[in-house]
Amino acid sequence: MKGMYFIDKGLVKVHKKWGLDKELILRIARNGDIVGHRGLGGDLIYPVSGTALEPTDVCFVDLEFFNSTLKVNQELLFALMMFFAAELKESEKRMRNLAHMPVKGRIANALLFLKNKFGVTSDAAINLLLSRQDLASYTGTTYETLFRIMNELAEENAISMTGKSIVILSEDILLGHTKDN
Amino acid sequence: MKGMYFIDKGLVKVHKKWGLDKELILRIARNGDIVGHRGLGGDLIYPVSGTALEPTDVCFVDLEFFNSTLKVNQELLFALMMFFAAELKESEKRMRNLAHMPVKGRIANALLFLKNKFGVTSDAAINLLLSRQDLASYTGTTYETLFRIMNELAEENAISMTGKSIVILSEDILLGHTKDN
DNA sequence: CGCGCAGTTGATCTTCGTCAAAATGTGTGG
DNA sequence: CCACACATTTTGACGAAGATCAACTGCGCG
Repeated sequence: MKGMYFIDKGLVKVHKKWGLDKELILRIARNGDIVGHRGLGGDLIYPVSGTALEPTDVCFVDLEFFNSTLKVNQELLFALMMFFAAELKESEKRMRNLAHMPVKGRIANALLFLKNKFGVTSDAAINLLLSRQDLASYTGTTYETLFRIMNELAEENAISMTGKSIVILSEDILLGHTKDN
Repeated sequence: MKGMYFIDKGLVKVHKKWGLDKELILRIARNGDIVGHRGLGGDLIYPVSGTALEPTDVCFVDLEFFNSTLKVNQELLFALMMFFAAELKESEKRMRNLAHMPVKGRIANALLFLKNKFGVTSDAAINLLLSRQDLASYTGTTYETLFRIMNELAEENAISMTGKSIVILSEDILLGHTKDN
């Protein structure tokens, strides 16, 4: 059955495997976002996986129903268009980062982005539901490399780590790593 | 003035610089496509450059006008939504390739993609308007590396090169390089 | 106490980027 | 038509970033 999922509550990572042990997290979707919209395109299916990072409620929407709803709901259609446009922008940013930015920069970038988008608490703690493995997958690197870089960042007093939690101490230092030339 | 460009005729590469001498070609747009739509998002501007690869006619559309047109033109809005969805899908594919696929695979991929999308002639020749430098930028590698890989591909009889033109001899061999695991 | 597993560190190896030189092409003026 | 300057393409050597592999640590848990 073709269709897509609206996320009602929760957090879902959308990822795509490569080979046996490599994956890239394409994006992290939360409530209000859409997952599985690729069925829209119509042409070849491009399978991606979605994994809930916390107890999550999703709502499956049949493609037929979706399309007919769009026809009468201008608002929804517009919102959807904007959603895709924003996702595309974000995706293109990350594409360039993957192409030319060194790992350290990509990690710094990711921390800032995740903090900004998902940091619920007022302090700088990123109470991510992402594991270290997920962080590595998100930045397109390996588990081991992620550690080393995180340690470097900790030594620079850009972040601090106690157990699972990561706290950003200095956004400026992180930003410094994301600068080009 | 805010707005965007519709490409009426021609070919435009959309690229983004990194540092002094690095760039990534985000996508290649042709007639019917839209360039500069990032103004839509509303939030921070993310500047990208567009360069015409051949004599190109574009049509500037004021954002105000565009928005008001969308309100009354359901068809256009829907088409736009689909356009973004398709671009996003493509972008996410390339993102994963950049993250995990070796250069050779990315180049093979790019050749197949470009042939498929822009190969006008019936034979396998890709009469690209892209220079070698552009190809390198598109695959996120350097000029020199691109050469070496292209030579390897030629030695494998996957492609042949005479002067500027590139001919795909075997899609299968190219496909082989794009396989994971 | 021993087993297993995530976290951590160390050592090596590969890929690819970088820099520089050589080869080849291209234009220009005599 | 040739000689020279200059740009582009091609090849070579080297080095750095990061992946890979393997060992070691702590730590929970039966």
